[in-house]
Amino acid sequence: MPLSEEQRLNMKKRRQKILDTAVHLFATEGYEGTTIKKIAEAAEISFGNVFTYFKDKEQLFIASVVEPLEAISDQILDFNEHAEDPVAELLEMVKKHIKLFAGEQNYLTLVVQVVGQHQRFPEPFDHLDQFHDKWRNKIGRLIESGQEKGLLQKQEPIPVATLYTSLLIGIRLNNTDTRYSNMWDQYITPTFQLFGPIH
Amino acid sequence: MPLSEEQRLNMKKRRQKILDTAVHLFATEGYEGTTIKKIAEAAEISFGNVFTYFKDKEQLFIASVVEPLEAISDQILDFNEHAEDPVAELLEMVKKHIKLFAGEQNYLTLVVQVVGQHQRFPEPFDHLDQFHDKWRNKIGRLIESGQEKGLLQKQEPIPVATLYTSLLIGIRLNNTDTRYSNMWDQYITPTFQLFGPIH
Amino acid sequence: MPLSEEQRLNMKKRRQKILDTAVHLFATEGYEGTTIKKIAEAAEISFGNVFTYFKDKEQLFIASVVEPLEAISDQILDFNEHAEDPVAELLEMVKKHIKLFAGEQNYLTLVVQVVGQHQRFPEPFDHLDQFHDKWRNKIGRLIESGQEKGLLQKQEPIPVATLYTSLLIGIRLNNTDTRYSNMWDQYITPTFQLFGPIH
Amino acid sequence: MPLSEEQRLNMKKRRQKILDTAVHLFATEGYEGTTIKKIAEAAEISFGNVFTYFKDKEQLFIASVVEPLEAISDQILDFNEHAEDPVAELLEMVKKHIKLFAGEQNYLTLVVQVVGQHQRFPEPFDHLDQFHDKWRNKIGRLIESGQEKGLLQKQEPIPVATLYTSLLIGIRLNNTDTRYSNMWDQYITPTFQLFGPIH
DNA sequence: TATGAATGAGCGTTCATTCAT
DNA sequence: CATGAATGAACGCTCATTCAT
Repeated sequence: MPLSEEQRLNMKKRRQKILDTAVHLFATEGYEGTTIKKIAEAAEISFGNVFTYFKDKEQLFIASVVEPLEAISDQILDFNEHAEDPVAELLEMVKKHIKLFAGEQNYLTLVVQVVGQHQRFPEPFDHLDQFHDKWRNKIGRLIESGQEKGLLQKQEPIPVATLYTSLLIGIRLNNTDTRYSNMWDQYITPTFQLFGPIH
Repeated sequence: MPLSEEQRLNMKKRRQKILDTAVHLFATEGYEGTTIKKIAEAAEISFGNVFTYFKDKEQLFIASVVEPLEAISDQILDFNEHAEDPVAELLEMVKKHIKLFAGEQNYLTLVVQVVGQHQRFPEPFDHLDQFHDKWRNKIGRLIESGQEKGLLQKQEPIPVATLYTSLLIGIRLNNTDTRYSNMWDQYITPTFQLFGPIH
Repeated sequence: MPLSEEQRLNMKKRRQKILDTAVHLFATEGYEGTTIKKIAEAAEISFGNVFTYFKDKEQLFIASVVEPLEAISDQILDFNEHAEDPVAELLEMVKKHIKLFAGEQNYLTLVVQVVGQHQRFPEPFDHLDQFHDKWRNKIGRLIESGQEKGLLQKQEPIPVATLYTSLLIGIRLNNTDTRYSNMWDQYITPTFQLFGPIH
Repeated sequence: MPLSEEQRLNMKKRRQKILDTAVHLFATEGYEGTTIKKIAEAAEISFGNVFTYFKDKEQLFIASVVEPLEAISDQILDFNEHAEDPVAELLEMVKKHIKLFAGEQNYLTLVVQVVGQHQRFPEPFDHLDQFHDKWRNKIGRLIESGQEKGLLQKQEPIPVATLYTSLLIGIRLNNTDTRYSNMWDQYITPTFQLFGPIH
């Protein structure tokens, strides 16, 4: 007896609700601090039903790291490495990224945990690491293009790109509360300096 | 009959060994992932003996965060905010900090966890946060001095200082393995750009 | 999907079995001498399942004292304080109580422990104490009625009632084995003397 | 090297202090609730030193029950079973016993625990039981003598004696607080009725 | 598919006991 | 004899996972 369309949709929604709840709890309470019972209660489903959608706790954790990554990666990679004016493109990119990172506290806190304890979480880390490489390389190529056009100082592009991604995750980590939330705009210009723009 | 001098020394060594082991395990395996049993085995002492030196797991965790901080904070604050040449001082500071952060993977990974999950670990976070404020303000004053002497572009000093500390912790977080460890030197110049030096 | 009627019944039985087992073990082995493991084994259920029915060991202990009290208190209070012939009523009451106390070794041993260590067990003791007051006062009123009709010697009713309840719990405590179990009948007359009947 | 007289005396005092402390703690906190550490602290000696005087916790517990018994038993048995006037002797005995039991809350609370959980504490219970038999029999003979002289109603002496000792321990158990402490005097006459005096 | 009771391994912690000093 | 650090068994309790309904 195949499931009706409505059931299918319901299940999809339910799965997503579990996942959203799990991201939030894993981020704020950590892996062991988050119990299936807590997730079930917060997602307003029954305890045992969590296992209908995710094989076990580990798979749920992996999904919590990997699935939002797929959703956000397009936005992160949304800049043109072949732009006519690479410096203007870089500045726009910085603005976008800072805005994006400012708004994603929850998920990024989870990312920080996985990266910080990558030996414990090798599988989700691997996904993050691969994305990071891709991202860094794309930024590197944009930097290279700017240097070739004489608009940026000569520096090794990959380390600079690494510094940039490190800076972004670092700001997210450091701005633990809302005291400096209005500071995010002030971060743009100095961050941009990292790339060594020639005036 | 008080303890002999030798016993006293032995206990001090033992306590330190537990602490070092705990820092390492908490950093790589997280708070719940680290069990007292694992710590005892790695420190080569009996299970129950851990509790001779630390009241409970939480106190051991707090000590793991706070005690190394006291040891390292002097080195981190070792720069002169009233230097004649603030720009040269900043550059030297960047070099020192990068070297320091490159060498302290273990402890800093633990710091990342506490900061990333500060709601879970309010007490050790508070210590870190207070040190961070002190550090950031000292850097801010050095930046201000450079700006007053016309050697640095005009930017709000505190956000720049925040960016700088964020960058440092971010590099430490991102360089999870040794693949880029030879890159650390390449980080110096672009990081220094953050402060907006005028050539 | 709620539980079926059969399941519900099974759970009720299981809870009662745990409680009965707990009363027995707490009575014979004391609070700390009784472990959850022992209870689970004696009740033929798994260790963790005890916690499905009782939040923790303390709650199980409280339930072990309080729930049987509710069952037995009606029987204990089953005498008529307004009887036409208060002396005959007293004699009947004594017979009933002695019979009741003779048959309830297990639970009363537990009661003795709670009363004997009331500082350690304030919550269950409070329940017992309240019942004791009620019981003692009711006996006191029956004694008073007998005295007013000139059938009992003049004595303060409440101390006499206290002596009577003390005697009952004391017999239960002293008759630790079955050596004197056929003595219970012989206790009736002398116990009745306590009330000072006038012949 | 034999110990000096002073040392010997000191050790005797120390042993007694441990014992007194243990009686108090075992009585109020129970067997498992009492730790060697607590005893050592309360007795103001070092932890390990407790084991110099008592082989292990169990032996200390046994000594806590048995040694005070030896001290108190003479007082309890201090009545004349061959008295000229057995009824007057009984009345005096009742007065003494009630006074004695009123003043010995601590030790008697411990006795109640051992009797109530005699399966757990067979060795100290055996001592108490033997004393109890001796006591009860002596009272029985005094009762018998009173009956032979026609001063007491005919009743089986041993059950009456058992009732009497039960009553004493029962009062001690029931008077958990000081609310009725001034009642002790009021207990004498009705308790005495137990023996069936003929007026 | 949805539910939640049942299971037991594993945790942090306590504490009687041993033993080197 | 006095001390208290070292040991590890045993405790209460949690929770991921299973499974009957």
